[in-house]
Amino acid sequence: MVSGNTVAEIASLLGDAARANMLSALMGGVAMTAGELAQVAGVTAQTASGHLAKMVESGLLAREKQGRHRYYRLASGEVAQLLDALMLVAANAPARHRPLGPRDDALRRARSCYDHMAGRLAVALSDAVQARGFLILEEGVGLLTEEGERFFAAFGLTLRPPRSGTRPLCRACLDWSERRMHLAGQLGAALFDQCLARGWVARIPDSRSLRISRAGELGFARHFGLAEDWDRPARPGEWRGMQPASPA
Amino acid sequence: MVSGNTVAEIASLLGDAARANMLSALMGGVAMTAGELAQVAGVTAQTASGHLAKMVESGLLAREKQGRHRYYRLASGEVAQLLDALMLVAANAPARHRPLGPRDDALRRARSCYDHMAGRLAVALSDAVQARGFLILEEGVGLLTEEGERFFAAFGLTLRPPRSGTRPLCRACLDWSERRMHLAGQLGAALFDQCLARGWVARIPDSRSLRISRAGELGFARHFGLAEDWDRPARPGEWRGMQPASPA
DNA sequence: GCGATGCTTCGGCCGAGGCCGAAATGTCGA
DNA sequence: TCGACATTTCGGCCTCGGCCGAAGCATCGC
Repeated sequence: MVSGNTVAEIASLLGDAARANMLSALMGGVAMTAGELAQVAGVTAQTASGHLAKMVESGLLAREKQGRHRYYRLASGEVAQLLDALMLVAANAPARHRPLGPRDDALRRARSCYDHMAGRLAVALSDAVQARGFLILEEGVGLLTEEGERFFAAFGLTLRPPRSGTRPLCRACLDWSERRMHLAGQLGAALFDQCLARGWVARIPDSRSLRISRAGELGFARHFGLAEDWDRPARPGEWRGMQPASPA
Repeated sequence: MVSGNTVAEIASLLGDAARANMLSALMGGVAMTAGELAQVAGVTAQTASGHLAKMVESGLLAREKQGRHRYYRLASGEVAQLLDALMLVAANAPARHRPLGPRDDALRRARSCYDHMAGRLAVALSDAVQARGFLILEEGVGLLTEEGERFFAAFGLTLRPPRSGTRPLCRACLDWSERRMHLAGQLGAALFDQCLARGWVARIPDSRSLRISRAGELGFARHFGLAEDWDRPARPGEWRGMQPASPA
């Protein structure tokens, strides 16, 4: 099995706590220096350097030199999707020991996921635009309606025009913390950009968490009609969404 | 980073050659006994047993007892998608040493991918139904047109009815060997089932490869209008499809 | 029951690989 | 050119985990 060994090689790179922490941090979507990554991984600079070299060589990371710093970022969207799939499986793994600190709750509330948003905020936004008939999410896949196209255009998003005679499609991504679908693909990325540009959300340095500004709270409520209690964590057993959690 | 460690735990399970080979084999979509898996992994029964126990405990595999055999299968579609994402990244990793035997070429021609088909055949079928306007693939996502719905219904596929007022959506999956999109999701699964039922393709025991019967060759040509040369491996640089290989 | 077969548990061996200290290389600012 | 800082290379230590032989359970056919 030719691919078996290559698969194992790549996977074993993800299978080390230090490297996994680096990659998780880079899922935030911003490039980081070797030193910063050493810190998030909790190892010395020289150890981190070795890890980073391996990941670059295997095509997981891209390196960019800038002065005496080296910036690292995920090499491609495919790597980001791999990490996403991995986090989803990991999050659903048998409970074991879950520290689940306050830091973790911030991540569950709103975080960046490579080029789009994830967490309760992202799920609430997806629900809201679905409820208003702007978007249909189904089977990990989204379809923008005609009204939805107008709505997002009015919001300032520019989307690549779809194949003639159809509505634009977008990817939907199963949120590992919420087990619910949220917007991804080009629509998700454009939405994230616009929210950043408006100052509704901001990246928190050295973290994947997002801070939601006062303007953001108002804006999400006014423009998207987010319910008052969108930020309340779902109670166990409560079913706020429409999609089943998982395909067969 | 709470999820970092869990992520590393899961990934390190995939990061061993023996386990990766077992999981690759199970991507074929059929359950296998512990003994068979030991064989594909190239280890003794007792070693395999240990590996399998770990993977069941972590939620990667499901075990089913049947007489004195234990059958193992992937625990969920999410695990299958994780493996798929991993194979895609692995396949695009820097060349290194590629044995690339005849066995590998059979895989590239037609194989099962958990619940649907992959390889050149699957890509050619996707291309064909797209060319005839039955389906639109875009950004990892597919949309069935009205004619497409009729076409697949006439072919014998029963699809879950879509949300009212829309066409059915389906997932598209980036083929690791062809770097092109192929049909996945419920449509891909239903299509695979139907092809198996008609005897157009058959699973090759202990392999993910699929055998295409004479009836299949005729059927694919007649019903789907597959070109004569669909099975010719793409020449380097040649671009037969319409989708770019990868999003940003 | 009894042996054959499939699978698992136990114990010990051993190699791969992560870790750090020390030192080398590169780059910036003065 | 020099010192400070970011990063990498080298070398040696040490733990973790995969591997197998032997033995222990379970199940089937007789």
